[in-house]
Amino acid sequence: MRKAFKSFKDFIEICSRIESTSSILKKQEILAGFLKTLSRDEIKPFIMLISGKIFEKEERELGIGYRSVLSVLKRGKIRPLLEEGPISMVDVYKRLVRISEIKGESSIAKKRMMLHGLYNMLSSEEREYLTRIIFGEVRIGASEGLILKSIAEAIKAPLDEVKRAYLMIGDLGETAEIALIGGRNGLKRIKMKVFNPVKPMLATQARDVKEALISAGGRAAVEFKYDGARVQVHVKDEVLRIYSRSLIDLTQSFFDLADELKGKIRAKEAIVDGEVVAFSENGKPLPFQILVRRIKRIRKLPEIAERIPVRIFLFDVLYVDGKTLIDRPYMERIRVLESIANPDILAHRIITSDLKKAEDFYERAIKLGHEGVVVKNLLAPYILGSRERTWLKVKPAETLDLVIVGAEWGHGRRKGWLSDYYLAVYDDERDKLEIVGKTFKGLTDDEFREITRRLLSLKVAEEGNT
DNA sequence: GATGTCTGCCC
DNA sequence: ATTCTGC
DNA sequence: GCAGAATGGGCAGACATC
Repeated sequence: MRKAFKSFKDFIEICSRIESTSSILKKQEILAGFLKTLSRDEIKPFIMLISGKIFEKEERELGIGYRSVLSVLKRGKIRPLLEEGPISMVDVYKRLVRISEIKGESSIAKKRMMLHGLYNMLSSEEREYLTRIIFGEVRIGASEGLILKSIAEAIKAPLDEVKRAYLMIGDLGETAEIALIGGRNGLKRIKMKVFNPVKPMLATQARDVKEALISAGGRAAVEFKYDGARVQVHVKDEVLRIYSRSLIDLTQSFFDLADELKGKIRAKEAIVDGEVVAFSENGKPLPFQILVRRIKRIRKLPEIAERIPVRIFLFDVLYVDGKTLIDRPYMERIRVLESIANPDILAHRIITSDLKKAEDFYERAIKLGHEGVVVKNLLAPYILGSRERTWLKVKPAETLDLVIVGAEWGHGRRKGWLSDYYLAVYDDERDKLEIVGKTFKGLTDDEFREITRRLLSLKVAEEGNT
């Protein structure tokens, strides 16, 4: 027998109640209460809609963005509420899934048509929320953290249990389903699994090596920080997959690396963490912009792969042959990593309490063309998906004397300022300036204001946006 | 086939 | 990625 | 200090349009 699903209007009502209370505890109570009333088929759609994600782990994209919504809204003829009866929350979710599935010729027109149809069934308030869901901007104060708390409250489980489960499966909807249907026992059964990527641990910034070494406990590991893409490698028997920081499968983009790695990780099953870096023929690391040409590339991938060879540098291990290692101290994980991985795929690292040695190591990293170093506490566990102070990255504030030779007007928040500067180095031998790149980073808003003022006073020409 | 628009994801 | 803001 | 929200450039693919 089919259960009576909650209507989309009920959903909107919950959203607006949550939005209009400022108390976090109250929000949590409302959410937890609503979660308990849902039937099992409604849990996932509800979570996805309220978190504004629609899809999390699935390899799916909506293909509807700002432009499409605008065009549909402009079409007008949207009348509040036709006589079709209330649409259910699950139905709205299913329609969004269907829109995402449309592909091929005139798919954009079809997507927009379906979206138009959906808008036509909604009241103006409902339309407003749907638009926000599509943009992933629900912003009612029901973000990831609050949803996790609400799930915990709904099943009377400690927050840590829910969080742990969420981090292992990486999907809020699934976590809610397991928690609400299977309870605490269900959550406890969740384990880290190969080919189920998890959110990587992140580092916080430190001013210099000295500060980092002190805050990491005096004696610490110092690793090269590479200018590349963070990846997680999963292996089981002869199958190997490479995932991005946001859990996207990048195995195809790095097919050559994937092949090479199969022979270099000696474990039946493993999940390891590292950085993929592009290298030039002469063994020098190439900047991230070069590497990114391979990411999600399909056209002429084999040629590009040959022209842009990549290497990987592993610096952690989360799981090996049935054992989850994330709660183990850093040193222990490193020992395991060294026992299963070939030395040539390991990140460069020293362990020291000597500031001079750490600083020399940092200088060496820079000299070799890397970004800097990451200083790591030897006892730190691997906290999934979290930016921790047990890992401290140190990057140079300035390494080159550059001249700004051009600038573009900024967009959005930087409108009215010159951002995105063309930088040049002075070439002594040829007595001229050579453009070496562009940047937009590293400045505060005040500095942008100041630079804009100074650049305008030095301006020699303006052309279009540049 | 070339070019432009839109979207999503790497930093 | 960086930066700002409210807690 | 933290989490969340808002912001940046640049890349590639899918599709639309000419």
